Amino acid sequence: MLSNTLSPHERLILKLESIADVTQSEREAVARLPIAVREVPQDTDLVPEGDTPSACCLVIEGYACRYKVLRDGRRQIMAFHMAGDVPDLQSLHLKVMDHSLGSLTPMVVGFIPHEALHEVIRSEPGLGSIFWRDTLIDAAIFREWLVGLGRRTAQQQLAHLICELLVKMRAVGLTQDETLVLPFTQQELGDAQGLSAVHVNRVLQDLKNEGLIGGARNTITVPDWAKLKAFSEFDPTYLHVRRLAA
Amino acid sequence: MLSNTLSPHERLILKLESIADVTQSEREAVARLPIAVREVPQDTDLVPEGDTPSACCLVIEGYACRYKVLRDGRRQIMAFHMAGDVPDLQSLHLKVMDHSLGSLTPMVVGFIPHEALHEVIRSEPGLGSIFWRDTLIDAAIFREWLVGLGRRTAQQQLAHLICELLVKMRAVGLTQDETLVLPFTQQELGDAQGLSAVHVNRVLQDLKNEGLIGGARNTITVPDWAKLKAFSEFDPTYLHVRRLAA
DNA sequence: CGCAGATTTGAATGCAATCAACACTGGTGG
DNA sequence: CCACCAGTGTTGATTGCATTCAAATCTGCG
Repeated sequence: MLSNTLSPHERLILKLESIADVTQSEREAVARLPIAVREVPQDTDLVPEGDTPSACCLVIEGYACRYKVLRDGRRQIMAFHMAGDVPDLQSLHLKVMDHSLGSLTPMVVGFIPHEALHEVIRSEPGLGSIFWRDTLIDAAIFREWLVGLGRRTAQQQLAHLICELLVKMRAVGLTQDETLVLPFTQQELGDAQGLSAVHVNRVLQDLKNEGLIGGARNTITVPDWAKLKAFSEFDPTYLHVRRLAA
Repeated sequence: MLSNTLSPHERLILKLESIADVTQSEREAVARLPIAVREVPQDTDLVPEGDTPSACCLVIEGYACRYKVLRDGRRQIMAFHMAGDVPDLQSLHLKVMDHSLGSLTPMVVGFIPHEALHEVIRSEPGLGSIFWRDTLIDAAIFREWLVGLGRRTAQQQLAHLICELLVKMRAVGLTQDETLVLPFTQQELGDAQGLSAVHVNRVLQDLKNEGLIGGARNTITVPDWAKLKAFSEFDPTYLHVRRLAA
């Protein structure tokens, strides 16, 4: 599988290139970043709420999410993260974590000390802009999720999420065709969309019955991209990816 | 009224000081920023979705919101902004607006050219970090709203928003006591919380009956801050303000 | 095989939307 | 000055989407 052939640094560079132009010297500076690679089992916190981390966490393999739990135990997932993402980049300038970062699957992650990031940004200010841009895109995705949670039907919302994940995965080469492997349980999808697992299940069936999606198990296929896009009112502008496929 | 005695630059500096330490030379650099002041009537777009602005917009007086409208006309408000905020700071690094910025009240705003901002950040990198931090706090607020929309009851959600607004207003001196003037209609509150205006009305009455809030007209008072905080599970950490009152 | 976690299905409940009036408010023009 | 009017707020009745509870499959794995 192609994804495994990339080094941590290559993964990060590929991600950055998916959202911005990266100069040769910036690429080299990133390649020199110290990255401490670690394996992490499924369903464990990479960075818990309340923590004051001194390093940022690069996703190398597997999937992570950012979430909060309420007092009654209910959970809200605020973001999914895939290879190349640095989910807690915000900790560079927000000392204390106001949410948790956890693994959804077994993962390989790399920790990059804040110090090293500050330094590379000082020497390559353009990289600072790119990292800043990355956090701004995260924020844009939060906004889009707000629209979904607030105003879209569960069907549209779920379809919209599938569109988003597909575009993001394609942007960093995690999938080539119209197939995406959903590494999340229906419970996790529900926690992200403010729905119960039961309802997620029914909604997925609706979408399949409408021919909007196909696939079985944790694989989803998109037989008609234009149709799914139209149904969910998906407009990829908010992802601000550099080159959009289709 | 105290709020009117501050110049645009003073407003901006006050805001930045509410979220970070600002050095003397940074303060002076901000004070030299060119700001083109303009009055804007109620309910008009400051920056429409799809635009590619070349300046950022500083709120000097009045209230603004960021929003998207769906095809069927329903609207989702994603953020409220008050004096001192720069709601479209993200346009520094995201060329195209993926949402609209509009006035909720008559406003006085100031436009600061991107060029000038880039320049001041180049000469005072610490300011770059503060502006970056500001956008990160915006993102943290989006995340908190996601929790509200996804997992909180309408009552908790509305109470939580009141807590948030109160803390933000106090941080920049827009209110001293436990009273806040809500410059929004119930329809607008609903658009922010994913609720219908009718339901917002009933929920507000619930909160009043429970003694969680008081006030009439568009004024809301908080008779018992601790009680409201507990009810809405409000934890101000996510606002990352420098010094919290109470 | 047996088990735990995940998915699926059904039935009942409940929260919030919608629809429809009506009351209140502030501003405008006759 | 007052009547009118549009926008906002309030109330009631009905509908519907999604939750909850419960139980029955299905799946992968030790």
